[in-house]
Amino acid sequence: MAPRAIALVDCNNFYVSCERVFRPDLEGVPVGVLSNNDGCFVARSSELKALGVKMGQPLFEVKDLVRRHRVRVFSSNYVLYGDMSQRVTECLRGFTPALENYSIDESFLDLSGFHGRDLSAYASEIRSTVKMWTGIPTCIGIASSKTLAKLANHAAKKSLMGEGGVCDLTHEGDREQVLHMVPVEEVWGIGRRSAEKLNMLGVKTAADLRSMDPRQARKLLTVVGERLVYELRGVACLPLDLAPQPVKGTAVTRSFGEPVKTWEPMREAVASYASRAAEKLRGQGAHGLAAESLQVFMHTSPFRSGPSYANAATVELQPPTNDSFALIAAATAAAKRIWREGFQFSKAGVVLSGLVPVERVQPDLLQAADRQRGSRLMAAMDAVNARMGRDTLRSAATMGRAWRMRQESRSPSYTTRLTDVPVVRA
DNA sequence: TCTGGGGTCCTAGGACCC
DNA sequence: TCTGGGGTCCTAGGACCC
Repeated sequence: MAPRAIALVDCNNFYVSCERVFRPDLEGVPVGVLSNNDGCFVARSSELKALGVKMGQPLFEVKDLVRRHRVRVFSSNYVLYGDMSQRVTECLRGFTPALENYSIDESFLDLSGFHGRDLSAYASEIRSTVKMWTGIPTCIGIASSKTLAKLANHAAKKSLMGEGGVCDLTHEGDREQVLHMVPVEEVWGIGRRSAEKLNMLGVKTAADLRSMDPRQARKLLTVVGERLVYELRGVACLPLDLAPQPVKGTAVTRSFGEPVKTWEPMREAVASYASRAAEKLRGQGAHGLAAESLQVFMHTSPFRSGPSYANAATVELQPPTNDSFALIAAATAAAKRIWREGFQFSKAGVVLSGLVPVERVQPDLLQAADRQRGSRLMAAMDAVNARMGRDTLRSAATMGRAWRMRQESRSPSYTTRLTDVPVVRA
């Protein structure tokens, strides 16, 4: 059997690149995209990285630097990024149908059938096509396992093996070289805690981890660590997920734009999150999913002094449902149970679990007519909102404003809102 | 005093990812 | 003044059953 060849295509500084597609004047200057609430940096252009701004760094810590270097700062525009992501994925599907869409900016491609051809040249062709069709720059790493493909991608990004944005580690010599160059904490699946443990044992590089006794890796890092050792040896343990699996749970959680001190804005926020969570459920799978269980949590800021409080309450939903009004009612009741006066709440959330396809939900004869009416109403609401924009139609319970998040510099919805589409004059 | 053993299911919490 | 959000997988430990 021919060895496997897996390519990882990763978009460079994805959110920044999305903003640049519609703003060519942003090329060559420092650009950053902020998390929800304009809290911290979640994407940085290479120029911003060079200025020393770290991933996840709070904006307020680098205010001066941002002003001095005229850093272009954007609030996150997930509707735009989601749409651009789909375009990139569609473009990649033109090269192989065997594709796993791993995250908003990454896909694994099975190129096993292309062995014999020059994989690097093929990858370069993929890169230039994606750039031409979508405007998004990418890097591509190729190897015989997912973990090695990740490593190859890292090498491509850092130009560890020549320039050109492509790194092919299917040949042993190149692979050895890169394994010795990459510190163990850069390996996919090794986080801070695991890196600390490994370093104590003198395991410093990806090559060290590769050479570890798999049983020892398992003792130290559970089966995850053992698998990693094999993956680094080129033995693929992580299959490509060609068909997206249904999600097992879904959540809508937000920090507030300003602290919430009274029940009314908390009630509105929780109702609004429940409503959004219900929409997400209805959009999943062929006919939507229903939740068996709903949890609400709220807490004060972990970063501020003053009285602190954190709590959560869970409600079983019988029968399972994705009806906005049912979820709003359940979430509001749960929130009421854990609500306490006298605190400054910084965040709350609604978490849904036990997700089942709606068609598998046992119909309850007594309520069947009611529920059918409900699902027709939900479908009508979703249709209007899809056409006219999110929240055109929503429950009155979600109307408040005080708790909403800060978004001071969001770019237009260039690709999804007709009034925001760029106009070309020729 | 002594008071089994083994299976399953569920949940909470840790670690990691993007 | 100002510190993201939404997922996954794994394990340990408790409840429960025979």
